[in-house]
Amino acid sequence: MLELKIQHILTLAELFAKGARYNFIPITTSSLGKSIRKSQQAASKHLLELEESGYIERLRSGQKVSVRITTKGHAEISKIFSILKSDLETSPSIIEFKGTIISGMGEGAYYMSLKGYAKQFKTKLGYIPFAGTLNVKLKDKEFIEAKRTLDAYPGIMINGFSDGKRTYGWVKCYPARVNNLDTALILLERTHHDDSVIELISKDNIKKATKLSIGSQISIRVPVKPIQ
Amino acid sequence: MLELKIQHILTLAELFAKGARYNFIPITTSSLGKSIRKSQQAASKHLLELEESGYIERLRSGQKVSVRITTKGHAEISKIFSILKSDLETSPSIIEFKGTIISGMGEGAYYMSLKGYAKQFKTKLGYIPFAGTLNVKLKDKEFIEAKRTLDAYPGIMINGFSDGKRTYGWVKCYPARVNNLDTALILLERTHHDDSVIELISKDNIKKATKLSIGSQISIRVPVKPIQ
DNA sequence: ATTACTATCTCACGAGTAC
DNA sequence: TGTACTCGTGAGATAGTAA
Repeated sequence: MLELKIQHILTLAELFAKGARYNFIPITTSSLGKSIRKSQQAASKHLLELEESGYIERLRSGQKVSVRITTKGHAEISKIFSILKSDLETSPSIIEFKGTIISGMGEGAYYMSLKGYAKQFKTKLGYIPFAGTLNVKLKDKEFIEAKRTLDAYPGIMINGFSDGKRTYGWVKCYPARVNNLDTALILLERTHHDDSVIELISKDNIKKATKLSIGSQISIRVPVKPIQ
Repeated sequence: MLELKIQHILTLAELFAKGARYNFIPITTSSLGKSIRKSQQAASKHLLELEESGYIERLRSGQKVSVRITTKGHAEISKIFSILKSDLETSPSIIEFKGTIISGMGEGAYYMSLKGYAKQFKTKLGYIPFAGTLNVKLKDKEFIEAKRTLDAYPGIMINGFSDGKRTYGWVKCYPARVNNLDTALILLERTHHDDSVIELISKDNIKKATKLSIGSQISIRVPVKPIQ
């Protein structure tokens, strides 16, 4: 089958824009060349080739030439367009992390239960997290990179506070799914973990609810808003 | 400005489809090559160039390489896509005829008033046409071609009939706009006009309603349903 | 002014292959 | 298995120009 050449896409699209689908539109190769940012000669060749392939028809009345897109031409560019469309639209807006559950340091439970955090969790997340965080060692450096990417997105901000003795840093929360459980991936202003570890909180005990244990492989899916 | 090369469109779209917008996706140049129907070498070059232009990032862990689309890459393909989209969508689904009003042969009035036609006009068009058709001499052969195109579309069919003495052919009607007046372009099974003349009917006297007269330039716009 | 030919150049692609 | 180099070929672009 004679496929539409990739370099003809913009030319055919330009003809569409000029209304050439249902009417013969008068056009010169030099004006078309400008529109597609190519030379007059290139435009001329495009028209010749599109005509040869049966994607357009041309009609000349002396000097001026009119162009119309055929049904075949319409079908062909629609095909390309729908391929692009489905490629772009099926792209999930999810950042995924994969890693292994490791034992927590026990510190998570302590911090989560502090009133300065708990009150904010209740109002901003809608629940007070189970006492204890789930620590996940990321599997690969692509996920460490993904963590940086996620950090650039706005999350639910839990502000830091002071209890008079010491100060506690902020916590940024990103609603996430682990298996079918709603959780939140948290990024901490201060942490003793290295870059390759992330922490999760949830209303319930994540390990129990998901039947996962230390050493289990885990996949965490964080939905993000596509830009624009 | 570094523009996305046209031949990289499908490659970038393919990466999108694989979910490389928000995550580093492991990919081999040979599998990518197959997906875009090019060689492994071509795929490799595409990735190198896309990376060089800042449309993708790559991350290697020993053997395997992961790819992610950058914000810039996303913006660029979105731009191309929206150009195509607007080109296709702004394309009007209208067939336009331009010509000059000529004097009718007086026959139109006679035929339109025949009961065999009038009854059908009333039920199928919703009105009995003004007695008399408006004849338009098409300006250029592109419009004669457009007439053939229109003929391929289904119109409102007024069937032929016989009054015992003679038979009358069918009439195909296409709702059309002349200035701001609702009219119908009619194609006749039998006509004494040549190809370059079309006829219009309307509820009212078209010449009066549009303040046009013999010799006036006229533009007739017939909406058609886009294929699919 | 047009369109489109010929010549020329660039560069996209694939074959072969190093690593 | 991988990626990506070099190199040869030819498609696609522009310049110049004829009609």
